[in-house]
Amino acid sequence: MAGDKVTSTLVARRAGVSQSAVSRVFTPGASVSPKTAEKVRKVADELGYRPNVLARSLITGKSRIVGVVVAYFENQFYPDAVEKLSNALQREGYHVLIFMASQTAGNIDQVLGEIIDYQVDALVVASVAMSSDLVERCDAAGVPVLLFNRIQDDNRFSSVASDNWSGGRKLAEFLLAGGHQKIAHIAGWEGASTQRDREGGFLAGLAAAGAQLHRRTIGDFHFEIAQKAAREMFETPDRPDAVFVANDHMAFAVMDVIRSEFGLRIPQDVSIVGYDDVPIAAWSSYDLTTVRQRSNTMVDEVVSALMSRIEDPQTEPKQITVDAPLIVRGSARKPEGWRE
Amino acid sequence: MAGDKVTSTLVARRAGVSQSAVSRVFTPGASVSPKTAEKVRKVADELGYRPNVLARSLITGKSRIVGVVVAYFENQFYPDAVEKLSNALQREGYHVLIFMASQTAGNIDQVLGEIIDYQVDALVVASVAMSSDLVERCDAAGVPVLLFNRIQDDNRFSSVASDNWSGGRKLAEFLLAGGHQKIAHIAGWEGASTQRDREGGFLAGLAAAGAQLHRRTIGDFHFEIAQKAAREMFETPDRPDAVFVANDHMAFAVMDVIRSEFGLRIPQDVSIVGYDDVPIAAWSSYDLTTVRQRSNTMVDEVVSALMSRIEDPQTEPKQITVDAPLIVRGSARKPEGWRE
DNA sequence: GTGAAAGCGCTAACAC
DNA sequence: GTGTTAGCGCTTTCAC
Repeated sequence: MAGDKVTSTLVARRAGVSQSAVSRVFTPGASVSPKTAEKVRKVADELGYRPNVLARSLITGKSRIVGVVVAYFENQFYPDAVEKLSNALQREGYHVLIFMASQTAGNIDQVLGEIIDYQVDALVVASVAMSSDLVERCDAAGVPVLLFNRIQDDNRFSSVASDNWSGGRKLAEFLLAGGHQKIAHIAGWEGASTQRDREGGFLAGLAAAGAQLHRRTIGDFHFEIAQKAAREMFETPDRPDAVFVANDHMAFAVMDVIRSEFGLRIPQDVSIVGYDDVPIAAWSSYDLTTVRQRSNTMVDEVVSALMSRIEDPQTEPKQITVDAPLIVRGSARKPEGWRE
Repeated sequence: MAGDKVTSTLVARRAGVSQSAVSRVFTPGASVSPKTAEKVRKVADELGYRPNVLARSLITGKSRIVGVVVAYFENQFYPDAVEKLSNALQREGYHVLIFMASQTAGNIDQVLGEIIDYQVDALVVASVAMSSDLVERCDAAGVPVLLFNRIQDDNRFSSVASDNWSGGRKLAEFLLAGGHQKIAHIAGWEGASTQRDREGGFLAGLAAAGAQLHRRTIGDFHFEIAQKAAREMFETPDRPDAVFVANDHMAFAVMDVIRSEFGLRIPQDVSIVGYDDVPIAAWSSYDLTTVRQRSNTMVDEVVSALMSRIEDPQTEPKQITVDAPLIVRGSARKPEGWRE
């Protein structure tokens, strides 16, 4: 429409200055005289010129793109976190190149490779395991990797997670204080560090009071599998009086099954507690007692860790743990004398 | 670690071939002898060479990046759609650069500009209005724009939306057939074409039966505002016996308020219908009768429209409407003799 | 089929 | 403060 590609060369010619002058006008810290700047700006506006970020990146070696790998959006915790992360990064002048790892279970490495090919300045990996092969590639490419909501025994990457162990323990203590006798657990995917830690803390909490797990089934962090796990658990006569479900998303599935298929009341007949404190947990249909993953704080930590590693690649990766408070609502019987 | 940047030049030198040869090996349709290819591949693997996508884009003019603008992820419809879109695009060798438009209400244009600067091959705009200024910029830059779940009276962009008008009408007919007398509506954001069309169809459906709206409040598509809208609607003595809430997300808020704050039963005391059929609508706590936006189909349409416009920029933008079936569940009283 | 050369749009030294 | 020059890593004619 308005002719062909508008490049800095064209703007320079039209404004009667050099290409570098144009470049400097569009480079934050550069020194240009107000006069030149004005001339250039005028022509640029007329022509609708905007610097080509890709060309710039080729030189500077910085793309201002952060790659984000996330398994799925089914569990509200993730879209929520991604939204916050994206917003925070935008504020810093970065953008998010997203990669959904759900479908491509097998060849995560391949497509993760693709994302690195975009010369991303950093990679945030949420709840997905990275092969050590890939870690090496990132390392070689100088791309800092940050694990979000996961911990991996490899200090080559930073990580931000909540204190899952303590969270689990708080839940056990709360349930015990509430006088529950038959405490069960519906686990998530057992390969996840979050699962391991939450359950570890929970069991430690039980053990400290001389209690132990009544039953245990596996929900794999998925809604439908959690439904099955709940059915399996409640079909037997000796049903639990409290269940710690490894995340809120599964807890909703479990609550629905317990109420609609088994006709039990929550918390009168069974107490349910979850983990994450996603927005839905506060909805009155669930009113779920849970442990909060403070996603705002976690995202802030991610951004600051990212920024410092991008600015100074020498920065050592660090493992950050955010505290996880117990959020008491109505889905679990409260200890006697409990007050808000 | 493994020395410095691994470029095609380096690989070429090590393999004893020209840079062009290396390039050809990594270009799908190019002609290279198996011998050369093998030599190059070997060296490339050793060195961990991968073509720099940015440099390639600079030449080809194609970044294989699709920009996606989305207002917020609070309403599950969006993360769900983005996940599907991202997956579909990945399959086509594209990646998604995401931009959350929630926080930056005012300066959407500015940041949308930023996203264009990345030389995206196309732009998918979900539920966000575009200024005509921006449209022009995209047009000039040759970036095809596709509106997702919105319609705008400007045939310069393609759009994919569901048949909101018919969907609204179906809901009215269903409620009427169910014998409801006082039918109310809780609207979403009035600037949205989806709101306009859904309500338009709904009112037309009522009118066709000689009925009219009992009451109307506004929820703006947000959970909390919808709660207020519900309170406002049910505080008065003359409460409705059925409510069409403009989307599922708000419907959940409304149902919760009606049940927990007003002690009413659904559907015995009040029928509720929504719109979208997000996954949560099927959860037994809500079991919501709604109209399905067939997100899989919508995403397929988006991808095919995008691909054809990217491949041939001459392709005329087209407006696609996907049919929207009524999904009958338990949140609204059914017509007599109704069978699944 | 292959290499040499040109150049995508831009930034970064370097002189002036 | 500004222009000149070189070159980021790659693809693409164009001869051979």
